[in-house]
Amino acid sequence: MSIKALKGFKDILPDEVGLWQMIEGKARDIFQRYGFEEIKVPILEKTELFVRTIGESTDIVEKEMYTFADRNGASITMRPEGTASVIRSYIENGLYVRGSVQRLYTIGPMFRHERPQKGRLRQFHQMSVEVLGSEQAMLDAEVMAMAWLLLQEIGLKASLEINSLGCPACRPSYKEALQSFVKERIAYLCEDCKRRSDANPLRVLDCKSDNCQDQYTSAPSIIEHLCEDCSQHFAAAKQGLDLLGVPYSVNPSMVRGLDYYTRTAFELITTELGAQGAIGAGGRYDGLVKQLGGPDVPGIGFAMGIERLVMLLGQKEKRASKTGLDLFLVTPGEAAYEKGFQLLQTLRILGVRAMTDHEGRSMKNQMKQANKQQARFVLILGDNELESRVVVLKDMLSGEQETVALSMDFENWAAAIKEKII
RNA sequence: GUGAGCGUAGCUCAGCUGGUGGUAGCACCGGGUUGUGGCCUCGGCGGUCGUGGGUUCAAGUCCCAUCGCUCACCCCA
Repeated sequence: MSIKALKGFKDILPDEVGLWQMIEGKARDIFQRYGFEEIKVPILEKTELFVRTIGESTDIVEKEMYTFADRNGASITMRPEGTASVIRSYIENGLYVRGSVQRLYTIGPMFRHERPQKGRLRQFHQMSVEVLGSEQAMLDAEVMAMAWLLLQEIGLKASLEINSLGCPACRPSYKEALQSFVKERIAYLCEDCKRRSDANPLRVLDCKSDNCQDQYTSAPSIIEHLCEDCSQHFAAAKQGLDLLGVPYSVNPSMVRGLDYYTRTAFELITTELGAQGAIGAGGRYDGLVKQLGGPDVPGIGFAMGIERLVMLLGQKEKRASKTGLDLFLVTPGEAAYEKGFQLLQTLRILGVRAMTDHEGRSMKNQMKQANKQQARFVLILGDNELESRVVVLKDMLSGEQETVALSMDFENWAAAIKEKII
């Protein structure tokens, strides 16, 4: 074996690209229905951007970022997620104007240096959606409903789990309450939870150990510790989902891996992907823009993992239906080949998807290629046809073929052929 | 970072307790059809058995190392 792709980096081969295009096309369609505009942001950013937004003590920043010095010695990082860059751009380009609400989405690759496994790669792709400038709970519901609709229209089933993570006013007191609860029974907990109880106490709640979960059944719930404002906000968000008929369940132990989340947090979960069940996740991040030096503007967003969507869909339909050619030109004979080469260009200029064989293969072989390319029609132009100024047009579905006069006025002739086949 | 499983043809895989690498399937090329695809049929191409050591008369098979892949933990999309 010669050079292979990096660990955790995958080629997306032509057979699979159809699914990708379907998913991205559907996403763009739906995002636009909700008034979102696309923004394209760089893949490399200053390392500091991610450290300040995602949080210094998160796993992503501590051990998963592709960070290196560029030729001038500046520390730069390949983005591990999309929100930070979008917000940076929002601030840098002054996309905020008084009273405006920006709806933005971006689609592209993200990079995290983790051990790859099913549904987890080092380069993966996300659709990242952000709304900046509103803290209305109805917006939370609208954003979740949009994510929900996207999955529906793609043809996937997932459950929506929501929670509220509180705000700087109420989260600290909950954290304390939880921490003291955990400390009381620390002797009964797994090693991971012992560690987490200091580093990130909220995380103990989604521990996978049954034993730990038994201990946590009576743990304090964040929802009961929300301040008045957060509590009302959460209630309103749920009401919004009810109004839109989007099913959900409240999961009080759901936590997010990034530090910047506040209030509404949500995940779209499937059980069909092995250990990596989250196909989309997001939430509100009200303090983030200000923290990055922008105005005090609230925000909410989510990201969906395209590879995970592709995997789920791929299980259903092995390969997306390939877009075949309109026409394949078969040219037995050299003189015919040259003339055909010209005709082909004329047809393509008129918008016909057409191909031919340049290898001088047998007619039978060329027919096989036409079939493999799923060409709807085959145009046969051999030396015989050339001599009698005709071409043979064969319908590959019915197998029927007709002889058509070949005019030397290529443009009119090609237009006539196009009429017949499209 | 931790643990487990697996590396045989381009792909998917047989290969038993060590005894000559499979008429295997798919794909590819050609014939059956002197210029007509799909289906069928016949033939062909294709392999340092991941790599390096070791045990043995003999290693794809057993042992060790190494590299790679996969899955799981952690964490996450």
